[in-house]
Amino acid sequence: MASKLDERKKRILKVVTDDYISSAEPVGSRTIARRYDLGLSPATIRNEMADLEEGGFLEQPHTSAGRVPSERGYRYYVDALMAVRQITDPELKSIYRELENYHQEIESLIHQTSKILVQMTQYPSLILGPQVQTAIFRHIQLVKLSPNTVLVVIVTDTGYVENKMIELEREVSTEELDRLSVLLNEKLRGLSLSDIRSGLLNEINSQLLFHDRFFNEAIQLLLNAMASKSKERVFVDGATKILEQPEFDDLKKFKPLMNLLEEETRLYKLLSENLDRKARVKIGHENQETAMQDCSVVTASYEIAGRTVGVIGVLGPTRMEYSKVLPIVENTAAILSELLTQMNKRRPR
Amino acid sequence: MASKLDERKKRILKVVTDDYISSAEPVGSRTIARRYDLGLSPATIRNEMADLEEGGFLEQPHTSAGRVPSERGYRYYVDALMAVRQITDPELKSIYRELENYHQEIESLIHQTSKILVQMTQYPSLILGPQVQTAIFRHIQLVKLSPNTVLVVIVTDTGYVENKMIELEREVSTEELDRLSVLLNEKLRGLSLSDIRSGLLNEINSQLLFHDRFFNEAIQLLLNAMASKSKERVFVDGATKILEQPEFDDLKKFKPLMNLLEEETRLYKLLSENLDRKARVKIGHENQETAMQDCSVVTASYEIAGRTVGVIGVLGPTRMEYSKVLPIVENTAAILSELLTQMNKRRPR
DNA sequence: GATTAGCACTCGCCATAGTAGAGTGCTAAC
DNA sequence: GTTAGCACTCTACTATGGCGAGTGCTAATC
Repeated sequence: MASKLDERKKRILKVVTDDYISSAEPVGSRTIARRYDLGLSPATIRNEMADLEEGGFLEQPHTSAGRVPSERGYRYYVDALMAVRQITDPELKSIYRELENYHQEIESLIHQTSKILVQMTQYPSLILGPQVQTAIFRHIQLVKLSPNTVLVVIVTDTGYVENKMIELEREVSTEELDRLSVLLNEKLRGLSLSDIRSGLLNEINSQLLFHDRFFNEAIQLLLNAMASKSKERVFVDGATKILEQPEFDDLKKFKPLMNLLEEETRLYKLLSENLDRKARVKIGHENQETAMQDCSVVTASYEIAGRTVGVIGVLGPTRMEYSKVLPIVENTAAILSELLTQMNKRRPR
Repeated sequence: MASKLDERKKRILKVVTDDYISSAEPVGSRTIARRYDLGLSPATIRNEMADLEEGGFLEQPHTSAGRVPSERGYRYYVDALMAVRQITDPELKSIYRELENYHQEIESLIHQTSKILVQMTQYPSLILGPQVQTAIFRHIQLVKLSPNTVLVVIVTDTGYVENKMIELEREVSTEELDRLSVLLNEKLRGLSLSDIRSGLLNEINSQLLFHDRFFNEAIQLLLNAMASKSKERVFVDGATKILEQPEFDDLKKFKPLMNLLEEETRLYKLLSENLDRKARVKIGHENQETAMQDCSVVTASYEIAGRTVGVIGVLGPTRMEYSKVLPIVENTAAILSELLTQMNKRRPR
């Protein structure tokens, strides 16, 4: 069967999906005829549904149950059928207001964003924090804490402050540190951390090698410090909301998902796939992650001054309320981008 | 019935508890007679168990099931009966080795500690991070990022580095900042952050008031910054392990607990109660938290140079393997204390 | 007097069977 | 092309009855 659907089939697919999304029960021909005013009898609807099943848009859990959208059905629904419930202006303002209060601190801003997503969608939220590697270097400061301990503070344009303690073999003077600070600030200004990592620091390093063994050592440590991903964090909130979904009332279903939500590296992989896209819905097996094959994720990336730096998203069953969630995620990402960009502007280097 | 138990009753209570802890099944008189060599017939054991039930040490889930320890029974078991499985030297070394690699960074040290607890006990771990308020001020650095943005870096003896961005109304020169840095470092040296908060900064503030409006503003902001609890975090790991416990295979039981594990403020309360004690087992209703009344927590506090700064712990059903968990938690806390103290020593101010 | 064997009784667990309800596919009529 | 009617299918729910584990009590035994 062709995947071209006539108007009536589209309407039926839409109605079936809508109904299943709100009821979580397989929906039968009678229900549709009664509940929606299509001007069709159950029998006609039955025939259409049989066609839709053959086309792979609907499925039957078992012989004598109603129909349920297949992944293909959801995909079609999301791409072509659903009526996106646009977000209202007051809602938009309310998100803005709730986030605004936290805009001093990037980490609490992210935290608050995840709370808002959970509260508005009633699904767990996933957030990929601003990527350190693509962040742009703004400032470095070397602080002498004890004769041979140096605190390195690196500030990026994403507002993250990275701290590393470095222990040196010999004592170092404040003057030496200041000299090095000035030098590094000059050299590194405006570069992304991955640039720095991938070579530039090495270059500086070799320029200085003859100069002083201490510098050499310090820069080496600095390189290591920057290689660490400690700040590229994944934030999960509202994990328990998934328990409200009837598809996860069985522990067998729930457990692998819960395990996934505890493993940052897997979540990281999952989310970073979506870094390049504006907004995206991944349905069931469209997710690589096996634990998520009964789930969908709605994601949107957020930016700082036009540069994509992270992803926010929401996790739900494939039966997720796409039409409600999508605009929430998109708009929240937009507001987050705006606030982050403001933060960035307010502190030009 | 008196709570004084004769030797035989003690032995039976111990055996019943041991058996229930490992099997999660109510244990009957026959099982005990068969499985443990007490030289007693089932009938005798039955009589003794009836007495123990009357004394409140055992309970019957229903008329014709075996016995299960009551909370009072567990309490007695933990205090007087159980054979604590002492931790072996290789295990100790292995914990040490696994933590040692992370001892540069306090936050990753804590993270790794929580992972070790989960892995060794197979229960979720809870950690209350080093308390910022009791931490001792070591160093402050004011860094000029832009004409009117200042980055404040505060380093404490617990190794935490607290960063705050402060925006000022007027421009400020590097020299001014340096002067203020020096001044603050002198004044604040050796004080705890709560000391500083509770008055000393105000004092300094008023001393300087006439001096410069900028200082006034900066210090006010600093005070606010330090009031924030952002770093007093609670770390939870291995939450899903609780699902392995048969008592939580029902979602009704599991949900409130899972909710608790997502709420940092409630966990904070729960753990901070145990800050003053060396090691502690809280059984069932001994926990204030209602969601935990079928659970026990084993906690131990950890220290830096003799000063208690945080709590680590493990969460399980009341049927928890106390004899295994207790030494693990205690020893891990001890090793953590040692490493933190070392960190502290290596960086004297 | 403490211990134990014997026995009737209780109760949760589980498998089985039977039923109600929802929904289908097919056929024939409209 | 649409619809009414009907036989059929399958799940979910409920009731039933037996099984097994364990108890408490009584009477016999050490």
